[in-house]
Amino acid sequence: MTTEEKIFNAARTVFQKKGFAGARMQEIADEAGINKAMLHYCFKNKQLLFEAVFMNAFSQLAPQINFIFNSNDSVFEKITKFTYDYITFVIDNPYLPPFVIQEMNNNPAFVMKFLNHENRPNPSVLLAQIEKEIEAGIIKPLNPKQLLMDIFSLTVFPFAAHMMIKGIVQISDSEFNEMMEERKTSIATQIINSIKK
Amino acid sequence: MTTEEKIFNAARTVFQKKGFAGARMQEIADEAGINKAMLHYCFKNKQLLFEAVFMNAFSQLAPQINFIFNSNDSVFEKITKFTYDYITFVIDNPYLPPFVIQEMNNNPAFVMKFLNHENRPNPSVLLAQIEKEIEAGIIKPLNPKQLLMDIFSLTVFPFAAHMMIKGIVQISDSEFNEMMEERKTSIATQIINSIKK
DNA sequence: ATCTTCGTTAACCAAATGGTTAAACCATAA
DNA sequence: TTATGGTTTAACCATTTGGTTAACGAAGAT
Repeated sequence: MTTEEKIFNAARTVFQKKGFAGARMQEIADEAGINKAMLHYCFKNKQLLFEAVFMNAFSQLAPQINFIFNSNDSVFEKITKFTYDYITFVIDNPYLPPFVIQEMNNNPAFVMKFLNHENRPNPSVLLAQIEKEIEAGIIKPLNPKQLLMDIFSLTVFPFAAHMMIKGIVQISDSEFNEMMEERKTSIATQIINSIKK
Repeated sequence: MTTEEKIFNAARTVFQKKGFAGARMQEIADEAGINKAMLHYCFKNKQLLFEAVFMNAFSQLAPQINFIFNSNDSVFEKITKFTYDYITFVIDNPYLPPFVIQEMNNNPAFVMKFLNHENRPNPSVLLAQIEKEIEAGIIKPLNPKQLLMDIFSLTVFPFAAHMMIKGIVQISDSEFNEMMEERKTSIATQIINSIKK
């Protein structure tokens, strides 16, 4: 593993645990097991190091989002595959959703920066497809964007608000993981059931 | 408005915009229009000032959560009232969900602190009620905690991930608000539809 | 062999930041 | 009038923090 990779991994760990403002360059250096000056040698400054980590995190999430948007499946199939694949992925990377959501909320200027990014998810194809299937009588009349919001909400929220849910609903880590396993399939069933004509 | 109130309001504004780590005592003082020393005179230190703000924020959210948990309504009525009341409240306080979720994720030790708090939401009543209505054949067999998660997800997530959704789904503030207005009633209909026998 | 470049470090620096202090201010009661 | 108590401020302080500098060493290049 190159030094740059060591730094990047350490930065990812620290940023995802503490956020941009809470992260300390020294802590990242310690985590990477190198001198603090190396951070600046490799990544110039805190902002650029953070952007590298954030963009990478978002780039990991984006493909799964774009998959649902742009394949040739039916809407029902897309929902089924997306929820399954997304939850599977996020179980292995549970820190990603809170991190991305937090920093996007805290850094509105930052949001703009990657709306032009190549990996930017673009839902227009799926939204049009939903409207078509509504007209075809496959799906009940509804606002396609609301459906999109429902899919994201049911899929991502438990991970985004992990600590809050653990605190309120009082579930252990193992029970949480069991529930997420169940949601891999149950969410799609539930959504499709409620929108099919 | 007393000085303490001025400080508290300013602290709420700054903490909710920047989070604990990103907030600066000087910025809070400026926002309150008073000298920085007053912060420490009134609230001792940053941590205590933050805890005051956080507890207040959570105390505002908790009653609505507890309402659904402990009233005498049927599960369907509870869901209907909760989603409507909660979204209504959060439209007027859209900064609360991201703030609470973010700080609970960042401060796991802090979570413990108010799990003993009097205002702590306790879902045991509702969870038992859901099980009873399942046995009574009113609700399809399901894991009550999953249902709770669905309700929270569909209600809170759009606010928690406001910026992310705005960026991905590409909606304006006014369209977002219109959609939230619609969700006040549509979420309950949808959930009830998918769980009623 | 020596020069150059890249990776790496210890030591250092200026600015920012949370927090303190001592004095001034001001209402009110003796 | 003046003593008294809480309130408020300007100035200050210690530490932390992001960032810089100069030197060092290894590996190729000349």
